[in-house]
Amino acid sequence: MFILTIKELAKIAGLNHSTVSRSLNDSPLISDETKQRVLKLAEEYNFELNANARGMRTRKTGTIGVIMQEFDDKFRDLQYLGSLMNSLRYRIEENQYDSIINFPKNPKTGKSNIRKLIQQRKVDGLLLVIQQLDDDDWKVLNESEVPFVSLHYKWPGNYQENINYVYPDNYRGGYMATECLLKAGCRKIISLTEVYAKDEFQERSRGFRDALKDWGIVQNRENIFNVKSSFEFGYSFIMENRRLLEEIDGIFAQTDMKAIGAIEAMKELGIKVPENIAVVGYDDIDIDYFFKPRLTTIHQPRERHAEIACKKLIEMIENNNADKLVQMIMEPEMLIRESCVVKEGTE
Amino acid sequence: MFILTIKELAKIAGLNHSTVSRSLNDSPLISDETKQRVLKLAEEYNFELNANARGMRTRKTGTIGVIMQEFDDKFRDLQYLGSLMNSLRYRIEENQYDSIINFPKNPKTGKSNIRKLIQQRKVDGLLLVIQQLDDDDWKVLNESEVPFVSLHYKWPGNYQENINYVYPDNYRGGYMATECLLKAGCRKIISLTEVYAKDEFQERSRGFRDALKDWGIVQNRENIFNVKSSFEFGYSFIMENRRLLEEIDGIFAQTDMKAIGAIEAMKELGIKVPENIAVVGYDDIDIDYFFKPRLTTIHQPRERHAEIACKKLIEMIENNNADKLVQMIMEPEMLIRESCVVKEGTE
DNA sequence: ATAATTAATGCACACGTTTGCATTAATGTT
DNA sequence: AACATTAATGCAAACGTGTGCATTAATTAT
Repeated sequence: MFILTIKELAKIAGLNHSTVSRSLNDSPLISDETKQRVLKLAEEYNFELNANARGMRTRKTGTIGVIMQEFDDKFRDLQYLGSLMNSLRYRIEENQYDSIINFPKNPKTGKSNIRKLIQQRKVDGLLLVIQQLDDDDWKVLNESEVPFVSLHYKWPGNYQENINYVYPDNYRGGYMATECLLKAGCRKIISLTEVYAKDEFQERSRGFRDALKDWGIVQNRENIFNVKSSFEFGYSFIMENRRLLEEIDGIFAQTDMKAIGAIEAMKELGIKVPENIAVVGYDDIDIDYFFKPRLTTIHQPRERHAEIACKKLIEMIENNNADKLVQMIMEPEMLIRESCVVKEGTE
Repeated sequence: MFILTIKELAKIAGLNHSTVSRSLNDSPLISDETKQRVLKLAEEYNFELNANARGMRTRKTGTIGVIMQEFDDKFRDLQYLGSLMNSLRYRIEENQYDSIINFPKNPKTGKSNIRKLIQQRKVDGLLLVIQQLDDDDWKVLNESEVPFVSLHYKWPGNYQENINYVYPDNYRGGYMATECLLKAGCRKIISLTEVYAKDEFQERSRGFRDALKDWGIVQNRENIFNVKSSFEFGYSFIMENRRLLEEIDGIFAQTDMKAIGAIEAMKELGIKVPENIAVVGYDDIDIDYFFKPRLTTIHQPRERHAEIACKKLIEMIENNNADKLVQMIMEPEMLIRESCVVKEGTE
């Protein structure tokens, strides 16, 4: 297939290529008549501008970079990040951009993709769906002109002052989940966190602790346990801590996968959920219709999350409201189903 | 951040920019000494070439386009397409390319992204993870020089002659699944397909029919039912066809989601799986550890699928083995778990 | 010692756009 | 009718690379 250039299209139209360029970009300098003629011709020949040439001249690429980690925990990441990515792609394309989706670091060389995309001028802006940001990347982001929005966390340090972010409130979610257990009548509650991993779990734990404190619950022994986020670890935690089960009446699992792992183990041990021990998960993975008891959990509003972040980024790229910071922490939603049921009159 | 150009780097090095360019591209014209000096300087300044300028001159963008449909069925698509996408991204970055991941058509304008990416020269090659290809796209692909590999299907018509494809063998999977039921002793088997949707289900049905034929099983009544692919439809099919259940002893559900929906319904009706009715799914979604009975199903080799397709595409882009077609239909794997157990001595 | 060959580097153009400026055509003003 | 103004278009330069060709420096051959 022969791909037309703007000069060739101009020759066909009997015009100078600059007139064609201006027509395609809807310049007020061009008369409506020729503009229409050019547009019709472009349509007829399926003409598309060369993105590289365009990008070199205008410094705009028409593509947005999405930095997103690998899906490592098969199930949870696929569910959460996968559907978030889906929404992001939709919003990006809807606004006539393409999406370059990269890992934070090249898996082979370990080099930063953020730096690379910015310096090679391959993107107009960045959506960052990452847990951590090292100093070098932070420096690059800060010193470059490329706009970005963080979707996953307010990074540690003094970073967050001037950056745009939209992310779900894990503290609030942790608080709500714990309060749900409390309202269900539980008083001896533990939580399963993941200490050395992601900040979001620390926030969930903080919400857990504050809810207990606000309700005046004092527990002498340790009530937060370090359990990795997967079905298997949730399952084996229960199996390996049977004695503990006699002392508790509620579990905030911090992850749906851990929650259902724990529930399966308790089923095998003859412990009834929620009668003996109530369980609250987190994430709202898509198993509601077939996992029994149906999981009481926290839902994170992914579509809106994606929508707000994209909208802001594109505003920045196109220089509207460039001054106004978006710093939004999204309220999660408590979904009460079967594994923890709030008693009447506890509100 | 000030982004260096090659000319500025050349000035720092006290060289002409063409010498720097040749050094970075490891040209034999340049002495090892200056080459080393330039590389060191580039490293020191974190220098990266402008991708647009480079692309304009060389016609190479360093990005691969992945055309992938939206994740519409939440669970199954997220599982299957999500993990496939993950593997593709990994392979692409491993080879120092970036990935533009687009829908087949722009969700707003309906325009073809295949045509757009090719004509705007935004990609060096395309990986097509799509069910259908309309004539316009086919024409564009065929007439353009941009290499591509199909990962999802051998498209209908006379297309497939000269194109590269790697995809899982749905016919064989359907055959294997059916044979598994037969070996388990089932003789009155039905299958749940999705008629008006994707070709892959037609292939699974074809495998189903052929297996029955090869085993000499004759069934007078209709044995293939049109059931959409989701838990809910699997569930309601069983609930609405209770009379049918007395006449059958095996179900090839063609989708794990349909399979578990059907099994849940049968559980409620007091029908034992696999004792009364054995069930075989398809896809191997990641629920093995918590759905009971553990699902006997067909696994599709996603990592290898991604690896082979990427490898071939990059070979084509970089002009190695450009002549050799890759036309591979990947053998699926039968996973025998609990919902259908093969009896001894049936091999 | 000079010419011929080879190795290394510099010069200048091209890739396909956009855009400031110059030019031409059309219209309005005196 | 001559001039000033406005509208529409054309011309040419620039964006940052890569590369053919010319040039210079270094080496070898005579």
